[in-house]
Amino acid sequence: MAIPPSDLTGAARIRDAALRQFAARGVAAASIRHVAKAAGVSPGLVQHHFRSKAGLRQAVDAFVMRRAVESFGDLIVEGSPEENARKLGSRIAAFIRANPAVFAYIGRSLLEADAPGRELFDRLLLVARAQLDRLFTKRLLRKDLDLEWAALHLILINVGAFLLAPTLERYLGTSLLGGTGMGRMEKATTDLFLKGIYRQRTRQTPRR
Amino acid sequence: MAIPPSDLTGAARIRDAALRQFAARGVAAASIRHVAKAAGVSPGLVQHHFRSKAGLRQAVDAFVMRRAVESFGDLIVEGSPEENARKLGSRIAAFIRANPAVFAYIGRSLLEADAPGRELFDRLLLVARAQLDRLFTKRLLRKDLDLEWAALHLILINVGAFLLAPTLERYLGTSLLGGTGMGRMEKATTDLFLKGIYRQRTRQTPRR
DNA sequence: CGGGTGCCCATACGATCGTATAGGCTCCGA
DNA sequence: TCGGAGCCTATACGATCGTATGGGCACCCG
Repeated sequence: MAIPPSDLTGAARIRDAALRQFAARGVAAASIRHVAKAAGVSPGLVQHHFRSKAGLRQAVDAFVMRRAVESFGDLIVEGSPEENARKLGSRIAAFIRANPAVFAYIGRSLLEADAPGRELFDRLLLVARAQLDRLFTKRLLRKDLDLEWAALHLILINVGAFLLAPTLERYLGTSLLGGTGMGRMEKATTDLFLKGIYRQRTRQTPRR
Repeated sequence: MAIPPSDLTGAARIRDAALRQFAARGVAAASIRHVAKAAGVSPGLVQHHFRSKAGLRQAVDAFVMRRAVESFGDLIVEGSPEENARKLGSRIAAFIRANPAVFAYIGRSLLEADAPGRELFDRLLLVARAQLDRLFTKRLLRKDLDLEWAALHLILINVGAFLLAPTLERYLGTSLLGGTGMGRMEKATTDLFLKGIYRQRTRQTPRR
């Protein structure tokens, strides 16, 4: 019912509203009527521009993927592990801050293990794997690291946090996106990938 | 349509079927009719035993919570960080192996940020936090560790993996529950919490 | 032997979903 | 000027949802 900003075309307003509704409720639970009301248009217009709900989702997926690749396509792989960890962490944090709805939608989309969700996951994972592979060839990562699972861990922690955002925020007492909340998550996650959670071992690495 | 094992009461069969359906499709998407068909009974019987869908979910939640507390209530906090990490990892892995549907349902329930989901999350987090607090007072964890986020990381990685299980399995090429798949996840996750993903620092940070 | 108490099923009702279809308004080029 | 194209709305249809209701069958206690 809110009067939408009119500097966007109807199709764009619908697409943005759909992104937010899909992210908040899940694709299945967000009806075309919900999206239309959020966009301030009639349900029929959604069909007119996107033919069907599947078509609407395709448009949202394309928009999301565009945002993702332009944000993570050019990561740097120089410097120490610490530098890289913090750069990667801050890049992710910046992306989330700039596109919270996009990020939340990615999580939702991964949940629905249908064809569009799988494709989005594949392309995201490709980005993560490429970055890890570059770091590995530069010998910045643990020699015994399971690269495939490391990529999954990266996605799980970051995406998972925003999948469970409403629940986490109630627990943490602050918004995940708020100034302190985001910085705290960024630091905790970076430290996890950098140092684990246990006390640093003192001298040599004990082979188990 | 599958003939159900008749050594369980109708109510128990319905409860088990609901657990699996909720975990697989999400609570909202799993209809009473789906549950009834999976349990091999009529939709009316679901109402008879549980009054409403909310009542059915309450029964499932109670069952899940019972399983969770009896599996994680008595964790040990002695020995080295390595020992503790491996014990915690193997305990989680064993639980997942024994109750995959229960674990998957936990993830789904956390997604729906309604009252039942929040309560389940609260009680799970309490278990994780208590364990981490005990480890911390024993000085087994990093002094600068963010305990609240560490608990979240534990839940995010393990629960997240099974939320995205269908997607991950397609990527990994093996079942998450299969012998090799589960062991590999267990090792990768334990190592992450123990060592992070980057190369161990030697005496100085290697330049480039 | 008779009546009640669980367990179970079948049917119906209103709401909401995705989708199809038809019509109205504005604006621009021949 | 006038007709078609693009944007938008309104209405209708079938499917499926959660839920309410009533009836049938087995078993048990008096």
